[in-house]
Amino acid sequence: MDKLILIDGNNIIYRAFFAMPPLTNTAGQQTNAVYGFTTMLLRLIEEHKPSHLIVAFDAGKITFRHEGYEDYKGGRQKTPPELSEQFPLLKDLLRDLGVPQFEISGYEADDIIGSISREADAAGREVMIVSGDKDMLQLASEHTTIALVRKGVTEVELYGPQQIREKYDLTPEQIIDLKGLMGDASDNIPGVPGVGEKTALKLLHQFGSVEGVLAGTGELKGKMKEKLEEHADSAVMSKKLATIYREVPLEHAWEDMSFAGINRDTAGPALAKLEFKSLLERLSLSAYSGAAGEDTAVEAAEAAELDITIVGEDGLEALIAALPGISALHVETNGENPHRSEVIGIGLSSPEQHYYVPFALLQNPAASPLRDWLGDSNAPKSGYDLHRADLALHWQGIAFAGAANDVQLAAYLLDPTEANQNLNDLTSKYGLPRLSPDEDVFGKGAKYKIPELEILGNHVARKSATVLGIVEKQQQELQETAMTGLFVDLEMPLSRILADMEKQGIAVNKEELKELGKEFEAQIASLVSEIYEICGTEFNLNSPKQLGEILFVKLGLPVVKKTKTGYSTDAEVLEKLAPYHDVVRLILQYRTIAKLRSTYVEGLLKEISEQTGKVHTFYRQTIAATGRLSSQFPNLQNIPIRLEEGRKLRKIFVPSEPGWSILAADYSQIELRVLAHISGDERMKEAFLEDMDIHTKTAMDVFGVTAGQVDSNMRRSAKAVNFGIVYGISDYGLSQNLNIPRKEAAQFIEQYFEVFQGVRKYMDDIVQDARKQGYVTTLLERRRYLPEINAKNFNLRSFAERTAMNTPIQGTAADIIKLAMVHMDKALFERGLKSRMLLQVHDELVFEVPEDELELMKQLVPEVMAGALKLSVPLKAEVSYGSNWYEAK
DNA sequence: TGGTTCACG
DNA sequence: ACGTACGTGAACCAT
Repeated sequence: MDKLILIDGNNIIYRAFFAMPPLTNTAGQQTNAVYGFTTMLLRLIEEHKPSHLIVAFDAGKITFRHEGYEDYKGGRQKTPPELSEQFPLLKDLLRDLGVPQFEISGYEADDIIGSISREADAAGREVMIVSGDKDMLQLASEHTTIALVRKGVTEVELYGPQQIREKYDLTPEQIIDLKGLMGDASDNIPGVPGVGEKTALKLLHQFGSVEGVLAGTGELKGKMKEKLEEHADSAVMSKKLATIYREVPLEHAWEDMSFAGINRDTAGPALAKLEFKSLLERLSLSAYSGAAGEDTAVEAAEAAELDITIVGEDGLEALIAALPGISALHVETNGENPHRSEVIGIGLSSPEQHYYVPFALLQNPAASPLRDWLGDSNAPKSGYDLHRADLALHWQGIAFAGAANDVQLAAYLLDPTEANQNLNDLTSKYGLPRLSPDEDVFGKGAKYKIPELEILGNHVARKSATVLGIVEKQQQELQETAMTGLFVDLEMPLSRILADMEKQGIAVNKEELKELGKEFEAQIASLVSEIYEICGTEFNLNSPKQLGEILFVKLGLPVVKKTKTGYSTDAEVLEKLAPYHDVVRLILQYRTIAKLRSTYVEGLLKEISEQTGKVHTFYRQTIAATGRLSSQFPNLQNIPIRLEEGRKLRKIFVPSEPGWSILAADYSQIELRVLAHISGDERMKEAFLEDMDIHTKTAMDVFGVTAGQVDSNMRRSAKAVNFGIVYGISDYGLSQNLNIPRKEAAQFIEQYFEVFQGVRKYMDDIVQDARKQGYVTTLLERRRYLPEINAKNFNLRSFAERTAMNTPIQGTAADIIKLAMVHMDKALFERGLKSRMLLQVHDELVFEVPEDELELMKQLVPEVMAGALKLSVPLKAEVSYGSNWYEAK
């Protein structure tokens, strides 16, 4: 079956430009629009496998349309040079991909598309038109679907005549009338002033067309009638402007559009030249990535010259002699969870020589000097993800110490939002020889296989060599961005502390956990049978799709919210439905208990170590864009606390030695204290200086009442506003949270800012700063770039603005607790205490403490936490303890 | 693999 | 008019 895809080139590259962060290749050429365009194009090709395909571009500045109306598109801003530079890149790339492109002098892309689609319609061919321009909807027909691009270029909505009818109750032809009445600011089509989409639709439903409306003004009255009569000419002309011209002369178009798939011979080098690695991988053309331009070819040659020794028993002595010169290593492990992975081997690098030591050899008695070196804190080492290496070695009985420079950690500080800063990504960033991707060397998923020694050894030794190459450049960059202190004094020491906490783990009462599991099981069984009974049918309660079918079709409950794929059935929706039907409460209860069982009971049981009987989480130090930690395998940062049913789970976390206690200390209102400090708002500072309840104080000031007059509702609202402030407030968000009209929320916010003017100034200033500098920082100079702060797209820009407000707050709070952890570790060591730090939960630290240290620790922990960083308001930490984590509340 | 839901700060 | 609160990870379903 023939299938034709027509792409509105100008429109899509425009959208891609504003939607994508400003990527540049190593030559400094911005390539983001080309990249966005290409990802979308490849997706379309993969999904739809078109037999014919073109990208249409506007040609020439003056189109025939100007003859009628010289202001046509006059309102449009000039194309930024960063975008116009990318047109030739895109056109070259399309040529090399083998994608036909049309450009006809005097016509715009939509005219070309309209004309081709007219012919295709006549021939009954399947057509899909891809554009972000709603005007295109006028081309929809039985065989022609419009794919309207949304959300930058990541999503499309498909429109045929049917969907247009559902959405607007109009025919495709009437889309032109719609435009004629409402106009279009971006194309400078005037329409009728005062008529927007709502009014235009109403008129069209009544009269059918622009002409019909103008003829029927007699039936209307008031302002609307005047407006329409006054601007009748404008409406007619606007309709003409909005009409896509469908008579562009085209010859042999069908043959010219035929598309047999990507031309793999020319696509590889072209994508490599643009440095689109992920696209090369997507097309399985990775082989080209190393052979790009001349530069990388030279570097590849250099890489081949590396002096690599694969160490055998007979080579150990030479290696051991060389150890003093070795400063970089790479510990190759398998698996994601470092507590459960095996060490495969180690790469070691000095500037002159590179070694690979298979793990079996490392365990050889003769390798003991090498093991001593690995565990020697006075032998400084650089590496990638040393924290992970430390854990993997630890469980094999090999001590690791002396981590001096973790290039993954440094890369994270230099750009915490850059996902997947794997070693190979860093090679391209720093212009080093590329490594073979791990997936090529080891295979992926079920095909994972350790390759033969020669290949493995070379690969791993190249990794340590790469580390060596990266270190120096990163040190420079850290200096330039004022983050050396953060790296050397905070993040590097912390990574060792985290490893200690993770190795220690937290003890779990397995029997009690199983008991809890049984209780949940029983509750679930009874809920499930009751629910099936009421619904009169059995179905999979865990499937939102099946549940939606039951609730909204079978029981006919009102649809509150939809998701991309169907009905939404989240807790917020179910709460709203609860009054309509008794079963909804039961479903909510089922959800709660089922979550506790599967995630917390079953999930935790699976994570209990056979060796230690404890759970050993893995903190990731390079994930959260704000500087927070995250926790995995299992996640111990989201153990239930808010609802009593779930909170009980905390009883299973117990001290690992008899007679000890669990001690927990958490910061009180750390984020708002940080905000008080960085904004310098006097009123807010006063609240903390006098150690008042901040939400009550906020309510007093915002509502202008005394402490005694603040009721629970006022305090609740004030609390929500305070949260909103921390998140980068919007009236919409607050209205959702408080379940109040948006106007009221906006009023709250305005009143808040009247009172806390320092906070308002901070919010304004930080967004300005972000615009100017392109990034925001925390108190400790942790940095986050916000490339979308200047985006044209409202959503992207708003998101960046909220992030600009939130990140310095959340990030500084993260800095502070990290500092506290470093200080606490030191205090425990210096005082020779047996107490151990076990967990961090963003604003809380959890310890296990022997009886005879309890009194001391109750003093010491909050003192150290409060003293971690001196702010203009006091920091406060509250401590509690008990025989398990539940009791420590 | 992506979407939905829900646990935490 | 636009359509969201900030930051995470895990389980489960559907494809």
